[in-house]
Amino acid sequence: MADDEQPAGAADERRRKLARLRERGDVAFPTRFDEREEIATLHERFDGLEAGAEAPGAHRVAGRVMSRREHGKLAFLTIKDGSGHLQLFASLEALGAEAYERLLDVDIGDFVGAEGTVLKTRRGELSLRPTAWQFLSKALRPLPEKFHGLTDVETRYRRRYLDTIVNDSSRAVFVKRARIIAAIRDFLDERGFVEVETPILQPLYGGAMARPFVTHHNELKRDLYLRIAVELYLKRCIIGGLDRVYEIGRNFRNEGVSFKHNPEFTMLETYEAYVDYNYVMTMVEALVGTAALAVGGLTTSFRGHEIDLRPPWPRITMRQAILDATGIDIAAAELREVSGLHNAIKARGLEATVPLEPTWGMQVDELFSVTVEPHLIQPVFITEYPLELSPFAKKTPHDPRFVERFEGFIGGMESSNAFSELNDADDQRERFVAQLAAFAAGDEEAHQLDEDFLEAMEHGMPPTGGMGMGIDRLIMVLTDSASIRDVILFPQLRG
RNA sequence: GGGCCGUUAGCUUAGUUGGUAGAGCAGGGGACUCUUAAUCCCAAGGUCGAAGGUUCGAAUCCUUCACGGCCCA
Repeated sequence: MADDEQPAGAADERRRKLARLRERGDVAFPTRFDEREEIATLHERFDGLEAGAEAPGAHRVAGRVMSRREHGKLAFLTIKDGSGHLQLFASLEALGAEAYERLLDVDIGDFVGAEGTVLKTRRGELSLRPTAWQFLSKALRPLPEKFHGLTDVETRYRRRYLDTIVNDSSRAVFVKRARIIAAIRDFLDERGFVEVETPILQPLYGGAMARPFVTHHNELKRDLYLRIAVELYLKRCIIGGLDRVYEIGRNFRNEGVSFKHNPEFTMLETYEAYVDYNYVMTMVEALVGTAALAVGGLTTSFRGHEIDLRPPWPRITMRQAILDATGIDIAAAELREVSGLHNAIKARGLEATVPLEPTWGMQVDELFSVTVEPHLIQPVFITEYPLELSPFAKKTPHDPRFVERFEGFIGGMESSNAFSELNDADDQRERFVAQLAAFAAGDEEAHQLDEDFLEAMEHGMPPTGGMGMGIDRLIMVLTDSASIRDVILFPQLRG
């Protein structure tokens, strides 16, 4: 939306009013408004007033004018600050002719500060009756329509400030977002975790299967990657003797956008020495519960489902989940090769919905994604993933084709991912080599070999439980937001 | 990448088998001392997403493009 689409009339009128108030000697954009009380504070103190009653004493409030109802020698203006709405009960009698006339010149969207007494109208609306008021800031453009509000999805994302001015529920999501993240930090800090900050610009990207963004350092004359995960740096911290570390930060993945994907997103990763992935499962249950309690309760509504976050969550192996959904046992001897798996998929008529993949591990992942994942509405841990998809997880003792890994699912989305971290440097090197082969075979998301990381691990790494959690998706569930774009203030859009 | 739907005034929208755009809110002028989607009267506001095409005539039909949403990949 460009300036030239603004109707000349509306903007000109507001500029004329601005010129008029400056001619009167008003300061159009003063720097401060002292001794202001938050609107929510007045509600807390005075909502108990009887209709028609007035409280003694003067109060000062400030906010943006959201609506105006003129009534001759009386006018009602609703103003709004970050904490809530309040009606100004403006009367000619209390303000005097000059101040009253000036107040009627205020446009919706302008900021004003007012001083007066608190009262409740006969109709029961808490109000401030100004005895004086002042201009705080002029709005040169009109706000969206007051009744229907702003519903156009594109405008809500592109001009989020309008969305959060007009749609209280939208602003509430971002307040909740901040509370959730604060609760997560408190939870981890109390358990002895140290929050660390690791490079966003990385010479090698790693820790996840994804394509990176590439940028260039001019002085160093080299390309750098925006991180796709913080995994390998946090493990260096574990090797370095920081026994419990976490980082909450932005990751960047060069992939498409969808209701659950944004190219930059917020990820939590935690690493704790001397624990395995079973321990991490109980921590995830507690962590999600703490986050949920910060903004509501342990049961929450998401996409029309009642989600029960109370622990313990069921633990199901990936083998069992696929067996239950399709009757295919991926651990069966005849299905150990990708060709056997293809035959089993065809035999059950699933090839229309399950694309055939070139390798056994990728095929298992695809089969799971299509037949199981969308049905995982209630929280659940899926455990024991194919080795091929998990280059940083320890093999299970009973079957080296699988690893000690779990993913937590809520609302049909992956929301956490954790392993008993691989700490055998020779095994880790073999995994990297296998990834190089996959990359050479055309898998653009396959991992790079990180020699510096291997050298660190060769110095010795304790047994470690590591975990990653998509914070945006967790916030989606906890705020009943259908799209990741509803929990990211300025989401990526085309154009 | 594919399918479907959408784009009309600042915002929310109507628009018939094709006949040259109508409303509510916001904004302007006026009335009104308990309104809260205030009410009442008056006037104004549009390159109908863009570009081509068909037609005597296109918001409407066709093509391409842009942007968005939903679903699929």
